Amino acid sequence: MNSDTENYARRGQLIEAAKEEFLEKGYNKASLRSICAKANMTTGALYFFFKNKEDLFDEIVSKPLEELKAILAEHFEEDKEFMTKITDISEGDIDHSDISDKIVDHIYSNYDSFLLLLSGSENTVFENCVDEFVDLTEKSFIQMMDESLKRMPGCEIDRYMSHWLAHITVDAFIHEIKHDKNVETARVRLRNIMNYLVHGWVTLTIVKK
Amino acid sequence: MNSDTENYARRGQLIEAAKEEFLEKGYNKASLRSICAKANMTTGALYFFFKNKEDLFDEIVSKPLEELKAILAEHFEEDKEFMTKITDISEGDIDHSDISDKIVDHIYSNYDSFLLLLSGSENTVFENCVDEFVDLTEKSFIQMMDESLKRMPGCEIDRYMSHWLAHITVDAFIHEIKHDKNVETARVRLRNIMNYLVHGWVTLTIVKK
Amino acid sequence: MNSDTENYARRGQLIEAAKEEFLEKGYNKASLRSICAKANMTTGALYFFFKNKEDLFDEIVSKPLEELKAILAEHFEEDKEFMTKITDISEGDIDHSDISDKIVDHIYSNYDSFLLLLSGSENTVFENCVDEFVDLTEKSFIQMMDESLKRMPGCEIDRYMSHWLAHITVDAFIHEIKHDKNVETARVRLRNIMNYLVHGWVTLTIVKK
Amino acid sequence: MNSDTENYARRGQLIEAAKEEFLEKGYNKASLRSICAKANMTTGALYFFFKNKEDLFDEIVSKPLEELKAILAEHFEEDKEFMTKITDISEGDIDHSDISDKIVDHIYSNYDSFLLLLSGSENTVFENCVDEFVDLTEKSFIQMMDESLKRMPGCEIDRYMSHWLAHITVDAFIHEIKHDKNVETARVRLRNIMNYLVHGWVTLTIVKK
DNA sequence: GATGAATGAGTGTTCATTCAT
DNA sequence: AATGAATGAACACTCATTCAT
Repeated sequence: MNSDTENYARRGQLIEAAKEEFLEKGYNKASLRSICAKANMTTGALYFFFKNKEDLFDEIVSKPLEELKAILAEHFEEDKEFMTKITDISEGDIDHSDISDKIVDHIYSNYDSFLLLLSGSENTVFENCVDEFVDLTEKSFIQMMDESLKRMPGCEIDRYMSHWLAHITVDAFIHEIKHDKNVETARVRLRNIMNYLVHGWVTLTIVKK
Repeated sequence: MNSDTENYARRGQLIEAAKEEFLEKGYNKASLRSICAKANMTTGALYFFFKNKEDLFDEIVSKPLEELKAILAEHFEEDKEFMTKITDISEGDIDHSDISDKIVDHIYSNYDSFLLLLSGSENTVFENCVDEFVDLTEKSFIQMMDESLKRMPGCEIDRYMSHWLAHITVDAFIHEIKHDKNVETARVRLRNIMNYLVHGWVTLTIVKK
Repeated sequence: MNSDTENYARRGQLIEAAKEEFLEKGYNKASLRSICAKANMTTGALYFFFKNKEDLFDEIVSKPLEELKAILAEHFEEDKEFMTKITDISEGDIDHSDISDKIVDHIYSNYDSFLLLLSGSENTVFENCVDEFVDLTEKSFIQMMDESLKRMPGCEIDRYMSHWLAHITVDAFIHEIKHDKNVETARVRLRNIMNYLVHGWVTLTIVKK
Repeated sequence: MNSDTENYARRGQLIEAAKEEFLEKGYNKASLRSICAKANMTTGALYFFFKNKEDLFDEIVSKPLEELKAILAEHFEEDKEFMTKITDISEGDIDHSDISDKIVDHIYSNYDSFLLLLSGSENTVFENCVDEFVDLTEKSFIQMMDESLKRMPGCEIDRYMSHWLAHITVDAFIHEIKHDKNVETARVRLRNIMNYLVHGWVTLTIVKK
């Protein structure tokens, strides 16, 4: 028990040191030597706790990332169900405040991890994680529109625009996290931005065939 | 003449090889040895043509970048003059098609250079070049609004939103270049997007004090 | 214990190899590759024990040098106190045998280090260490003469000559170390030389204004 | 004729540029590229005028050095003849002013060359040229004393001391050239120093068997 | 569990020299 | 007589990773 606790503590030191180093230098330029030194550990010790450099990075960013994915998946599922119940998209304007707040809260609860993911994950399996969110967002949108499009003959979705708007949507969160550390401010701003983007979804993505 | 052509060719080979390597791996991870090998040259030869790694990168991206800056500077100057002549912003809606096309054309004429600048310039003097364009764009916008704001007492500009919109504006071009190699398509799309963004400038950035 | 001894031994091998290489080629031309090869080590291993090339050099010469400085500082302090007690410089001729012996003993106890310092420290922080000793020596002399000069109106010190004599004094030790490995012989010779130099201090450095 | 003159001029430019570079960086660290650039020449051109790096260095220092050797050789020859004519060394005190002045004048007429020889000739065939002068000086002294020693039974020369004094003698010139650019001052100082050194020759080098 | 020593391939850069033209 | 392009080995230094202890 005692040694378990100790190990846990040492592992934690390593993770904290790694966060610091990765945030400062990015994945590529971060030095394991330097991380171990910061954590008052030898280089060899690191390899007891983690498989390699990427595994250490993974440890920091993986869980918060998966959780965010789960939050989104759940939301998209709800949206899907919602869409089957309504008959017209303009009828009940979708309120994004709820999901927007949830995302903001989660990101800001794992501030360092997401900053790392967004700015320092080059040469990592996570380097394209933003793209994944963009894809998820776009798919969700398209799925939501499909029902409505049935009632709009002669119209289709411009995939470039839907992709760009998904990109902008995700990017708004990234921009926020990079420019403001205060979660309250972030919430308000992102609600406004999400509302503005709704216009985009309607005016830019739905085009005549 | 013959040897001039040859020299020019070898230098060109080097630049082409460098483009390839830099695009593939980014500035940091690109290896001069690898570049020289691709260009069928020894490492020493590179240093006859270029001062160092950064100079080689510079050779690829610097000129197109400076030209783009010049195009923007000229445009912003025209905008400034234009604003002094009109009395109301809504009166003559600004047409962005012209500048948008110019930018697109220039970027697509130097496709690789801009791709490099945007994706692989970390640890280079160019690593913040996007920020520079965002700043330029925002300044230009604020300058354009200043006159109108005088006739809108009780209103001011939300600097976060103006910054974000400038960011989105610049990002739209970046997104385009990364997703589509066809200049014609790019022109059309960006005109549409620019028009959509005008709404943003008005609805998001002008707020009550 | 065993591994401690081994580690110590490997570090020692490196230092010995470095001494050899530095003595043979000087700091600049010495090759770390060559040093590591001599010590049956890879180049990377060196960087476990030492920060860089200069740190390795430092390890060899720094301690003996600092110790010599301390010996001199102590001696000069004693001289200073001594001078305040006597009334005439010719009255009690200063005996340099003691300090001369101390210096010789210290240098010969760290023979290689001083040889290195004197002949192979170009491009090192130590490259001007001889000048430092010359300055120290000259300052000490001038300080010693100041009291006597008060009783010799119309006289002053010729700074060029005092500097040259300080230079010769220091140089005598250097010359000795470079030409004779036997400490006993060195002691006797340097006593004689120091005595001869005393004449110089009196006849060359004190001049009429 | 014309092209000969041109070549001569280009060669001269190269030598001047080389002097500058060698003086600044020493032989080892001097870069032929840099020298050629200073002389507005291509690297290849240098190899038309000079065999290699050392040959270029040679060109700068060799002639003045040989001339100095000739001056000394002549002087030592005169001394030798002089010694055979006198019966006692104390009888006619040797006046060193003449030779000292000659040496000083020659050195100061080729200031840069000698500075180079003394400070920047490491890794050159000239790196030990000082030793040669010391040897010459010592030999000359011993030769001068031999006659006198015949009349001083039981006495011999202490070779260490004679060597050291020769070293000091030569070093006095070196010290002077490094510390003073004015030839007049140099002349006066070196006469004084030479006189002081005569004492050394007598008191330190002649010892009882 | 953890150490610390060691690896070995890798980095950008410099250099005197060569040689076809 | 001179160019300028090219060589290729050398340099100090860094790194993630390994492994006997």
